Amino acid sequence: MNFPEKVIKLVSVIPAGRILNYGQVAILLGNPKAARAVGYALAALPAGTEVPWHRVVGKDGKVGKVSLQSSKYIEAEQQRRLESEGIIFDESGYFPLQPYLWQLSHIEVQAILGE
DNA sequence: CTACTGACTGATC
DNA sequence: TGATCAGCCAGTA
Repeated sequence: MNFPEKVIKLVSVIPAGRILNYGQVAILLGNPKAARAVGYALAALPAGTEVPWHRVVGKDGKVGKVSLQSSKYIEAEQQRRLESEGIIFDESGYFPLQPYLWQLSHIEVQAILGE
């Protein structure tokens, strides 16, 4: 299974109100250093996708931290969607990652990916 | 195969 | 606290 497919599959099953950061997704997929690749996979998603990509954020609970050349509107849109799921941002655009972080084992991930 | 790029991170300054 | 630099991986030319 291609890396992007794994990313999409995992992100697709993130419960509402739950969050995962890029690094975490990379770890769950077996490549702790592949955070950038995760971002690349999400960037390839079509505009009207059903995948809850907004539930994947930067490591400190910050959206649209770096990069974001082609998708300057994503930051505001992502934050808006997260707030609609009950996540509260502070004035700086951050939110506590821990309380929302989706805890799941590598075994569960394998089950999700069907491996 | 090499070079460049990017929804990332962590260390440094 | 905030800006920079340097490694990371996968995809594309």
